[in-house]
Amino acid sequence: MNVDLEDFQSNRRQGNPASNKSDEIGPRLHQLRKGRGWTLQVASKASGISASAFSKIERGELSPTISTIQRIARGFEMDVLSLLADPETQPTLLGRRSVTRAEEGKPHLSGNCDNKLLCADLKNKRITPIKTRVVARDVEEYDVWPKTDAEIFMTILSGTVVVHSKIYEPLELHEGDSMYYDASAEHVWTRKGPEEAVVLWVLTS
Amino acid sequence: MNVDLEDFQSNRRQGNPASNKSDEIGPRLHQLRKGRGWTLQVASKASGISASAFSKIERGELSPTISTIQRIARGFEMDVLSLLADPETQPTLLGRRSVTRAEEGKPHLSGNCDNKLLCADLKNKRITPIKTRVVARDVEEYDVWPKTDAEIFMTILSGTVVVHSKIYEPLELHEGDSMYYDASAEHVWTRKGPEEAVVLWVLTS
DNA sequence: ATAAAAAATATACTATAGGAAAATTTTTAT
DNA sequence: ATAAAAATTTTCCTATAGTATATTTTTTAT
Repeated sequence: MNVDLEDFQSNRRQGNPASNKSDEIGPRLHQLRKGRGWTLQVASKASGISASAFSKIERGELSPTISTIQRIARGFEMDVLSLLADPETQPTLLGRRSVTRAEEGKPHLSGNCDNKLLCADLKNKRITPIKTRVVARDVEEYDVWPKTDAEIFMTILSGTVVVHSKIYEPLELHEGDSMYYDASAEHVWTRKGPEEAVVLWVLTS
Repeated sequence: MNVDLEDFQSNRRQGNPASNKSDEIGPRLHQLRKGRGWTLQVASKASGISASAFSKIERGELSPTISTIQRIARGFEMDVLSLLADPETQPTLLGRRSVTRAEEGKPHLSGNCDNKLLCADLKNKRITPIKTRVVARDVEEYDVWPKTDAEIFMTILSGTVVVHSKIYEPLELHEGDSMYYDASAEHVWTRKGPEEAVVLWVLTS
């Protein structure tokens, strides 16, 4: 396949790791340990990581390996994911809301589609809403056929879209049509006809 | 300090520990990279991690540090948590799908709205899609203000809708506008203007 | 089939994670 | 206040994560 290396230039950020607050494991560990009233010795004994290493990790002087994190998680009797997920940065949605106006939306180029994430400012949503202008006219234009464990609901806002799947025959959808499917089988969309094809779809996250 | 080494015997292993399946980052990375049709060179360029290190990580010959994982996550344009979360562990309803054509939909009268459940033939969906023609012009027309613990995403297909909530000022939405909110606070919709107000919305179930 | 190209892995090295113990800081008791 | 004890950080060291390059393996073309 042809993947242009230059496409990823923008991602090659070397310098400052842990730019995202939720990525900072140090304060998170400190908070967890203190929350249980543990000293470094206790945390060390529980996890099998030396107190000095633990201290360095908490203060961000050391970036632990994943196996170290796994041992620490065991020490806290947690799984790695909940250890890394900082509840502070996982705001509950309680009573919160977000509006995206007609021509707004956070651009999100992917595959052969022009996507706009709707209400992207709200984090930790159970549903991800996206508006997509389908560009591809032929399945050949896709290098990879996406596949996730999400469920997808889509509705055609304009134009004609053909849904291709590894396990179904191609299916044509016209303006106003809706479709619900689970995306565990590879699938792609193409457009058909003269009109611009716009899909509004949501997926479970 | 006194740490009994015996306590850690079970942890002290280099070869291939990873007791928990979801802890095995190697196969997960391999799957992600291959899923995008990326070579090690491309993944290296995207993440800033050398191809050789990437290869070793995939094969479990090396336990990456959290900062390395963060860089890899950036390369894949994912957050660390979804990178580590193994989708294999989650159940799927393999390959099911349902289509509702433009003028179809299971009627479902409720409150002061004319609802059509979309793709109603598919049971146990994680998302419930509904198309609603809003009838009420005034909040007085509602006896009860619904309230659930679901999250709602709505988009206006036509007309003007006003969203009323117990905790917000009324908000006007026009054709093409979208809104995401959690429905734990009481809320109702009314319509405004001459045009028919149609809302396409989905809620988590 | 073989040659050339591309991709993956092995090697040799440097940078850094992690451990044991010493030094420092903080807490507790008097 | 000072001394003792406890907790944390520093130091110095070894083990290993990560890099650059060489080698091997796999794919593509002829």
